Amino acid sequence: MPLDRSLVSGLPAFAGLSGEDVDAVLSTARSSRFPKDSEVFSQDEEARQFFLLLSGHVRVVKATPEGEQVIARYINEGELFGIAVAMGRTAYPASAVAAVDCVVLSWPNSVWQDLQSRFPGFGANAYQTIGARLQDTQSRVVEMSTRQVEQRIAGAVMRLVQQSGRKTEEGVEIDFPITRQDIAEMTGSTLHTVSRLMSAWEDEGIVRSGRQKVTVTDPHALMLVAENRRKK
Amino acid sequence: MPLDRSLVSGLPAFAGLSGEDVDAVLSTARSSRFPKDSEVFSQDEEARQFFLLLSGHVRVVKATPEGEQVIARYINEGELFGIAVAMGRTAYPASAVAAVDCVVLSWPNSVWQDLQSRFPGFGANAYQTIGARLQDTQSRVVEMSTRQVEQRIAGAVMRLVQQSGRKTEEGVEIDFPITRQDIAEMTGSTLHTVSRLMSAWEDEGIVRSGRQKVTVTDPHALMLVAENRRKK
DNA sequence: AAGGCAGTTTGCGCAAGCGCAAACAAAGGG
DNA sequence: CCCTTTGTTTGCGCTTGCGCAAACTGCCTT
Repeated sequence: MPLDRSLVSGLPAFAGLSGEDVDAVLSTARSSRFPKDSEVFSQDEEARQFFLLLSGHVRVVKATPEGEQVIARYINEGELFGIAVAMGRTAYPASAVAAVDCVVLSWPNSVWQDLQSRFPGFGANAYQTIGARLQDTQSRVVEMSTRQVEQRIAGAVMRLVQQSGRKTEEGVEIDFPITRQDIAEMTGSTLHTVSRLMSAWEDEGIVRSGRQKVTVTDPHALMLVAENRRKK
Repeated sequence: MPLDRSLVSGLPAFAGLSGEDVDAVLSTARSSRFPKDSEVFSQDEEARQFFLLLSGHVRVVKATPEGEQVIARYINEGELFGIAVAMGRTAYPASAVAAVDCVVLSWPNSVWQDLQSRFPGFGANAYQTIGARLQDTQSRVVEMSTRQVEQRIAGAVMRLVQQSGRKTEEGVEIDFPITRQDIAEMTGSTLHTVSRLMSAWEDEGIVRSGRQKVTVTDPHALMLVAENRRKK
């Protein structure tokens, strides 16, 4: 049964394609569900497919030989991921894990060349995604080189809230489960330090947080923390 | 006067192109010299061209609003750089400075689309370059998150030596001038810490170093330091 | 040859943030 | 409903590596 084009209409990855083109691209895709905590693909495994997240949130994780983990990024709805093929890579450089139940479109790598040449807009969009990620990652290096832990953690929480925030009565909440450990692995810190800082912020009325849950009640104040301009 | 194809023969960016194709690509390029410490392009400036380094070494630097600097990477001979256009960016995200006297080919961005579609191999190679840089940068994030300063600095020096090493009687020397400050800006550290560690390594007979010069005399030992497996 | 500049070395003190350990709390399964 | 599991909080001590300051050393300019 063919996938309906309404699934992806309005997604940047399909911007500029006609309805027929969208159908053509979708005709080579298949859709699948990934329950929370299941792996979409695994680090170092041979890349056979590329993906588009239809709904949910995916965590991209790099593991070191020593067994430590670093969270490379979270994928949001509508984003391409696992596009190793577009970069000429034969293996996935990281693992992708569903942070919540997810619905994912996938294409076999074999169709990439064809899609890319028949629908230049689709290819260009993928390259733009990669370019944006390179920039993000470079900025993260700059941040890790120049800012201290509290500013980095505040910055990471701010970004999560901006990209995946959900309004509640109390403020803006990160709309997937996230642990102190996760935040530590995003910022090059430890769960202890994250916990301490978040407790401090809670005392100051900047955030409210619970088990696997973070709500920012005063985004402006958190921004000041991230920029190291908090009024002492 | 047209550029000779021998300038670029054997470069990965031109792999798989026929002699005539190479000439066609070169016909839209121009070559220029950049003396040491001159800027090829500047952060946030509108991207009008993309570049290929024919000879020399280029330092790519990101500056923070606070005026701190981070060295994003060094470009080696034969590499493309400043290819913002391939990522759909309109401004350069960093500055590029000649680390020594350099010779550079440049193309106006306007020819990118055309080159890319007429010579898919050229485009694919650019995308592969970007992919490789994304991976490098991700690895750097992992390194900064999980290793301590001594290991990071050892790793950075090892990489410099592997990519831009020149054999001498004493060992392998980084073949462009580099300061302690530069190494600090590559590793998220300070020139003081770099200096201290390099002095210690010199006492152990692992490196020899002087003003803007680093020679690794015992690469194996330095590798052990980078991996935190030095025999105490 | 003298002087100045840019890069380097080193000492000393301190603070950020980590590691370890222990207690606590919330969810979920049998 | 109890018990286990998983996540969180917090105290305490300590190490890493930074900040500041001062001295030193080539090298380049005049």
